[in-house]
Amino acid sequence: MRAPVPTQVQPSSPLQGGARCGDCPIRYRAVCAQCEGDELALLERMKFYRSFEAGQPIVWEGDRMDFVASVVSGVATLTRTLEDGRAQMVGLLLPSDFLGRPGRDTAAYNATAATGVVLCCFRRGPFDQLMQRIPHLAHRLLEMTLDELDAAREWMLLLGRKTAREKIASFIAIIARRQAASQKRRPAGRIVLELPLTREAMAAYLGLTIETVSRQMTALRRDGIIEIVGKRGVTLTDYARLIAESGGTGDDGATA
Amino acid sequence: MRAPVPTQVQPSSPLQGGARCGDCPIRYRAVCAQCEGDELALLERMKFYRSFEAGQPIVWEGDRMDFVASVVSGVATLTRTLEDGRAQMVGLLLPSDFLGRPGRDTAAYNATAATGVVLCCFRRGPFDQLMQRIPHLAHRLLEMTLDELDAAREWMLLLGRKTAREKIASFIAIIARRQAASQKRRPAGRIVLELPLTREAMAAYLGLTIETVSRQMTALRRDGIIEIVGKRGVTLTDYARLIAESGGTGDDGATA
DNA sequence: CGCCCGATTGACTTGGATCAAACCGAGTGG
DNA sequence: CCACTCGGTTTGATCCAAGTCAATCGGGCG
Repeated sequence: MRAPVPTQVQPSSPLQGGARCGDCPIRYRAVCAQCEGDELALLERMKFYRSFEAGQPIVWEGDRMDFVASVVSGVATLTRTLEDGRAQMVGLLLPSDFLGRPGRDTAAYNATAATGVVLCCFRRGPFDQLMQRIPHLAHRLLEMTLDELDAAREWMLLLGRKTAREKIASFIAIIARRQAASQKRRPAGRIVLELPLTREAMAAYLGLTIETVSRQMTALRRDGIIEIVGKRGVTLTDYARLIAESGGTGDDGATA
Repeated sequence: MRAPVPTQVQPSSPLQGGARCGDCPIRYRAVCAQCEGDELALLERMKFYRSFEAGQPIVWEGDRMDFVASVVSGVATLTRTLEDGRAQMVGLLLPSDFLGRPGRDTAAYNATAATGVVLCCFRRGPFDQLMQRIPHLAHRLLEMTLDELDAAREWMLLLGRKTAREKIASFIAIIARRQAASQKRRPAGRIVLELPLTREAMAAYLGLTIETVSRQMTALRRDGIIEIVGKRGVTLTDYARLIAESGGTGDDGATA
């Protein structure tokens, strides 16, 4: 995994119809995971893809939102903003995560592509109807929402009680854990990874300023916990040492 | 609403069978809201009540949890703790809110009764089966979970970006809004209310220390935004002024 | 080459934490 | 009836982690 984050600079255009669901990389993790046969066929017929380049907005808080979607590849962020501009990230959407709320027609958050992003979209009205007709869909979405709620609560613990250093360590640990999971390994020892967020986005995620993020990154480097490669590259000298700096309770916390 | 918080010192015992669901105060807001006739009868047959006095633990993180429940009356809190003891509240359960996760047999959080609490409980196994059989149940739970997720995200914004004064003002505003809602009014002008949490619990909720909570309460009093009555009593001189101190974006945020 | 944007570093300020005393009201028992 | 205790709360003095303001760096690109 040394390749740079796939910055998917696709021509933000059709790709329509695209691949068969059977070949989809998130086939068994997304909202459609439990659907088979007819059910999957229904979804397959109505799905359409949309791509976004890194940095592009996906939807803006308050905008009408006539679709829901699964993240196929890339990373998107959800942020909430106070009138005076203070912004807090409230969701980090990774491949297979779900964007949008069935039954709600207005976006509650700003969604932005942090890297290149490909979404598998469904028009909201028809999707809402499918939710009624296909219990598998509703069940899977419930499961995913409960997972996100758990992750959000883990995140609240981080925001409310961890120090800046612990926050940074926790964040890097989350990325490391997720990367390991996507390769069906368990994280350990020396790990090379690529952060999917800029310093600014990290600050928004962690409830810090960009300067503090930067300082703590260098502090962790000075202390030999990590090595910093370019803007996005980080190498852990030892996963366990990083965890020791994270303040604990990092059971998962990957999603939401 | 001047009466002290109903401290429901019930003999933490049976109450078994109790009232008919038809008379239940949370009949149309809890997880059972959309159930009628046969479905409701099934639930009615298997439900049982449990009561807890203020301060009592309900379940502890890691404990086996063989039931799920709706809060009938009172207020319960969910907290998450770091090894070294730092604690953050991650959920505030009000009447009609749901406790426990279908399909999970171990508590993920410490749940504590903040006031006297009455729970309407279901054994987890049978409830899980009902979830499969009664789509209304699953749909309602999904809806409630999505609401909690929204509330959790609002809370993350508070934890990550608001000042101590804004946090306190936001918290009081949430309580005021909820109280108004329970009386089907919209909050405005002068409002008398009773906080359902101690200073310590407020601090845990807001990611502050008890001293800072106390100081900011007195500061708001000095500035004429609130009056403080006893340990738990607060009177807003003007709801709008309080909101102006809260840093905004307080659309709801009541639950979770 | 020079610009631009994200990241880093430094100097200084400050909001909230920490440590340490009181305070206050509701029991409780002499 | 009053002294004592006890839990929750308030207040004060001091400290320090993180924020703010400002300058600089460094790589990619026109």
